[in-house]
Amino acid sequence: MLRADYPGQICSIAKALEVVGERWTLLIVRDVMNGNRRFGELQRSLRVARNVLSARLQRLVEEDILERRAYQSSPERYEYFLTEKGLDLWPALVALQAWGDRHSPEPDGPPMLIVHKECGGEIDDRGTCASCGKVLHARDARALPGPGLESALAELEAVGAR
Amino acid sequence: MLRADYPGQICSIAKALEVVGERWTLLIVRDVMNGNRRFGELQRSLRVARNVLSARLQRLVEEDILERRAYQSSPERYEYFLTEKGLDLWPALVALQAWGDRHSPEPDGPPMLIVHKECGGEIDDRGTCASCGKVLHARDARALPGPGLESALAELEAVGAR
DNA sequence: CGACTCGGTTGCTTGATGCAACCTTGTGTG
DNA sequence: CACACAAGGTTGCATCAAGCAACCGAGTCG
Repeated sequence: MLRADYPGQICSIAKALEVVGERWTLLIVRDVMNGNRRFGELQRSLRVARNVLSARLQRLVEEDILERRAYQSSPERYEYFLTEKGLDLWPALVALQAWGDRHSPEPDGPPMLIVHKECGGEIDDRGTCASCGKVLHARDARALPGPGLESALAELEAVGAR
Repeated sequence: MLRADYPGQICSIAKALEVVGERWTLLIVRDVMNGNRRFGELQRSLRVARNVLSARLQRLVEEDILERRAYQSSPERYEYFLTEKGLDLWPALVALQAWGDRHSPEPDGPPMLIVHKECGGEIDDRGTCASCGKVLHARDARALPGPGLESALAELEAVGAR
């Protein structure tokens, strides 16, 4: 994205995208949700350019979506945690993932599953548990490797993308 | 966005964002959902550069999210309609809008409301109707100007963005 | 005949992204 | 002690996409 803003747009979707619509941003949020909290972890997981990751993390902290906490000093090292505002992005991520799964499916099924921590049920595109019917939030759910992960990884190998 | 792809990512969110994560793309989809179907309408509504709009529309048609139909010939003029795949983006848009409304609110309330066509009830961040409780889909809902629109427009005037 | 509409395309400039190299503080190893 | 390595970045440079204005072709209106 060039500039991240959409001048003249009076729309909460546009306002949301000004913040989380930049390239990589939502993937960073998802990664932090899945437990990758450190710069290096995120960089290896996403293969994003380090300067871009750095810029995005700074922006996300400014916007109060992430919180930067030192987990040791000398040398100072940091971890990034989601704030409530960040956790509230969960329904949007769930909806996007469901859309991707439905309309560009992997041959062997979804590569990632989101399940209800309590009962293990899968989650639908609205973030409700398919087995117990509860409307869930970010803290109620957990991501797991899905049935399509293996074959997707194998295909990546074959293409040489490692 | 530079390239829209996220190489090495095995994740349905990444796959979804490869298509709809480019700048302007989701706003175009939202605009078409709200009834702006023609090139000129979209351009005026979004104030997006014409070449970019052209490129996005082409991509969205290729990806089977929009369908391009002639509404007259000589000269041929076209309209864009959402396919089922495009309509399925509705929950993601709803979630993003809800997030924007909650975390960057306009002083007088949301500028746009999404309501259930049947009963007029407002819609929550999961796309369920707050008044009748039904889980809705794109065709069940309609966007309306909300209470915060006036003041947001006034502020835009003041800034001179027209 | 000229002005205008619609739906684009073309060319140019600006600026974000990707990549590699480097930096700083500190720890582990020979 | 020297050297390598880790974490968490920053800097410089090349490239590619976005923003903008101008133009175009087919047709319509006055």
